[in-house]
Amino acid sequence: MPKIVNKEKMQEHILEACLSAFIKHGFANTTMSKIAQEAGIAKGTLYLYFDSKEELTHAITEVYFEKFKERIMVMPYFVTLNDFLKHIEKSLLMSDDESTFIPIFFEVFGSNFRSKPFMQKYQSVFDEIGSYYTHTLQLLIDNGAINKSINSKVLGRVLVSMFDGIALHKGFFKIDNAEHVMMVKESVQLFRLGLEGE
Amino acid sequence: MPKIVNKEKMQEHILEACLSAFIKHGFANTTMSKIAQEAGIAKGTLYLYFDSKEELTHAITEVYFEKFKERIMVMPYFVTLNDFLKHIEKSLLMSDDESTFIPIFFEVFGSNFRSKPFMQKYQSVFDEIGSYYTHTLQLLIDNGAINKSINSKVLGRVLVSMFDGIALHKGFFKIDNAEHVMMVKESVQLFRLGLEGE
Amino acid sequence: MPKIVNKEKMQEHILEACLSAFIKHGFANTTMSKIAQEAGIAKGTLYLYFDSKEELTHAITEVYFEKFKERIMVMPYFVTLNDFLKHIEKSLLMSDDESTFIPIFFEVFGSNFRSKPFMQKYQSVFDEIGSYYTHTLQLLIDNGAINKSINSKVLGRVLVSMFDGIALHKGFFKIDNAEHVMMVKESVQLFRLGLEGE
Amino acid sequence: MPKIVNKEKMQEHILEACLSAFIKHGFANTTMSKIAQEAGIAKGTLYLYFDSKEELTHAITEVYFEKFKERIMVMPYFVTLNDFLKHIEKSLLMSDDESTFIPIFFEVFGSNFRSKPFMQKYQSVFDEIGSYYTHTLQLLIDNGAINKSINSKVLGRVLVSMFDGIALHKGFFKIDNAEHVMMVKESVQLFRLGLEGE
DNA sequence: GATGAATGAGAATTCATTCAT
DNA sequence: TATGAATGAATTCTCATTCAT
Repeated sequence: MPKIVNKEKMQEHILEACLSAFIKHGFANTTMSKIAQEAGIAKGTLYLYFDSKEELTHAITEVYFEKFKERIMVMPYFVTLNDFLKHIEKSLLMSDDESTFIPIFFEVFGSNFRSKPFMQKYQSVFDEIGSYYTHTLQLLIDNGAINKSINSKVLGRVLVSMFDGIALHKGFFKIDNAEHVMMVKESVQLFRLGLEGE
Repeated sequence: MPKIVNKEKMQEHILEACLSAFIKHGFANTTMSKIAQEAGIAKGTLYLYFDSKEELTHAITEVYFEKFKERIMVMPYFVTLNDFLKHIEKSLLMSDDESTFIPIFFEVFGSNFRSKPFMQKYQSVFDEIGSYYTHTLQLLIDNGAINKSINSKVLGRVLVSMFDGIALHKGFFKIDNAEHVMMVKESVQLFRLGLEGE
Repeated sequence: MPKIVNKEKMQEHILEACLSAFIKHGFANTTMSKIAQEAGIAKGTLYLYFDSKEELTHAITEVYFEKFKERIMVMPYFVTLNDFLKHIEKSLLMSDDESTFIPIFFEVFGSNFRSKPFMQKYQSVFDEIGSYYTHTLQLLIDNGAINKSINSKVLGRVLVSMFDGIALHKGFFKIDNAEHVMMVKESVQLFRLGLEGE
Repeated sequence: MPKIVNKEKMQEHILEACLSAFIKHGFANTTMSKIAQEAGIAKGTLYLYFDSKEELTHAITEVYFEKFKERIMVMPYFVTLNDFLKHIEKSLLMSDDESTFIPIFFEVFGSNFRSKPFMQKYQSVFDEIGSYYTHTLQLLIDNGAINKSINSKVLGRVLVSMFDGIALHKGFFKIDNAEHVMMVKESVQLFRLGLEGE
C-alpha cells in the first residue's frame, strides 16, 4: 500500500498494475477490483486517479503506444539501407515477454474500435510511424541507396502494416523465438532485395 | 406435424444475424438478446440452434475462416511469379465491406486468446495458408522464377503475417479504398522485386 | 413411440415415464422435455394428457399413495398382535428400490407444501392409515391382546408418523438393507413390548 | 475509512431473512431477489456474504442442524428412564413456530439428495444423535433401568428416525398443538412400556 | 391427435460505479 | 485522501407452455 502522494506517480503505479492485471487475466476478465488489488489500493481509490474504466484503458493504451513510438521512431533518420534494415530487424525482434502485450492490445482495440476518437488517435500513431518510414525511404531514394521507382509515401504506410502483422502473429500465436528470428531475418532479406531491386 | 424447419438454414440465418449484430455493436457489446432481435427470433430460440454464446462465436469464426481459406488457397498452385502476384493482389484487395469484419474478428480473437483450443485452431488456419504460400514459392524457386536463396518454408509463413497486417490496418483504420489500392500495388511491387531480386 | 389410443393407458404410460425421470434426475431437475423423452412422445403430447406440470406431479403422487395405501391397509383387520406386528414388519421392510422413491416424494412434497389442497389430500392419506391402525389397535384392546390403557385413536396416528420416519431415513440416507432389517426388527420388538406392556 | 460492518452479524441477518423467505415462499420459489428484499439489501450485497445460492442454502441448513443437535444432545447423559423420557418429550414438543421449518428443510433435503457431500453431512448429524441415544440406552441397561434384551446400538438409530417422523408429520400436516401434545405423550408412554417391558 | 419449434418471463450471477465513513 | 460495502442494471441461460403444421 504505497503512500505515493504525487498524483502522477500514483497514476503511473496504477497503470503498471493495470497492465499486469490485463496480462494475467486478459482484458475482458480484468475487473476494477483486480486492478485495485494488483495496485495494492482500494477500489474506490482507483476512481480518484481515473474517472472510469474506459479512461484507464485509454491511458494504458496511450502509454503503450508512446513507448512503441519511441522505440520505432529513433532519430536521426537512417541514411544507409543497412542501418535502416538493422533498425527494422531490431524493432521486430521483440522478446516473448514483449509480445505478450500484443493480444491484450488487440482485445482492447477490438472493444474500442467503434469509438471514433479512440481509433483516430491510434490511427494517427501508425500514420506517424508510416511517415517516419516514408521520410527514411525518401532519404534513401535521394541518396541513391534504394530503387527510385519506389513510392515512399505509400510504402512507408505499407511497412507499418506489414511489421504490425508480423508482430501480431508472434504475439497471438506464440510463435517461438527461434522461428520468429528466422522469420524476421527472412523479412529483412526480402525487403533488402525489394528495396534495392532492379 | 411440427413446423418444418431446415436446421442448417436457420443456423445460417442466425450466423448472419449474429455477424450483423457484431458489426453494429461490436463483439463485447453484442448480447444474445441483440442477436435474437437481429435475427427476428426469440432469445430462447437461439439456444435451440447454438448451445451457448461461446459456441455461436466459434461457429461464426469458423465460417469466416473457411471462406477466408477458400479465397486464399486456390488450386492448382500458381507456376509463374506474375500469376502468383496477381493472386496476392486480388486477395488483398478486399472491399470496404469485407474489411468491416476484420476488427470484429480481432475482438473475438482478443477475447479468446487465453483459450488454447481456440487459438490452436486458428493458428493452424494461418499455418495452412503459410504452407500453401511455401509450396507455391518452392515451385517458383524450382522453375527458376524467383531467387534461389529464398527460404520458402519461412517466407511462406512471413507472407501470411504481412498480408494479415495489411488487411488488419485497412479494417481497423478504415483506410479508404483509393489508398488501399495503392498500398496493395506497392506491396506487390516490393514483393516482385524482393522475390526476383539478384 | 407407442400408439396407445386409450387415454387412460396413455396417462399411465406417461406417469410411469415421469416416475422414471424423477428417479433418474430428481424432481427439480426433471423438465417436461425429459419426461416426454422418457415416455417416447413429444413434449406437446404430454399436454394432451396432463394440463400442466403441476397436474402431472399431483397425479404421480396420487398413484404413489394409492399403492402405498393398498400395501398398508390390508383387510380384514388383524386380530392378533403377532399378525399385526408381522404386517408392520413387512410394511417397513422396503427394498432399496422402493426406498429410492422416498426422497423424490419428499422433494415433491416440499415443493407443494404451501398448496392447501395438495397437503390436505395427503394429510388425509396419512389420517386414513392412522385410522386403520387405530381400528386394529382397538380390536386388539377389545380382545385383550394389548394394554387397555392405550389411546388407540392417538397411537394409530403416532404409528404412521413413526413408520414414516423409519422409511424416510432408509430412503434419504441409503441405510443399507442389513442395518435396515435390524432396525425394523428392533422397532417391532419395541412395539411388541410397548403394546403388551403391563 | 470504509463503512464498518460486522461480517458475521450481517451473515446472520441474511440467514434469518433467508429463512423467513423460505417460510414465506417455500424453498423452490425463493429467489435470490426475494431473499435480498427480505433482508432489506440489494441483490448484489447478498453475494458479498455468500458466494452462491447453494452456499447460502448449506449455511442455513447447517445453522438449523447445529441448533437441533444442541437441543437434543444435552449433557450429562440421563441416568434414569424418567429423565430420559422427559427429555424426549421435551424434544418432541416443538411449537407450531418451530415446526414451520420442517417442510422447508425437507424441501431443501429433497433438492440436494443427489449431492453426496450434502447427504453425508446430514446423515452424520442423525448418526451422532443416534449414538447419543445409544449411549443413554446402554447406561440405562447397565444400571438395570430398562430391558436387558434391547440392542442399544440399533435402537438408538431407530429412535432418531421415529422422532423425526413425528416431528415431520407435525410440520408437514400442521397437526395442531393439542393433538401433537397427545401424540407425544402417547409415544412416550409406548416407549416407557417398551423399554421397561418384560 | 401428434408434433416439436418457438416463446419470453424469470433465474443466478457479475461488476462498474457510488458514497458513507 | 482513502476505503471497500453497497448497489442494481445487465448478462447468459432455462424451461413450462403454446400453437402452426
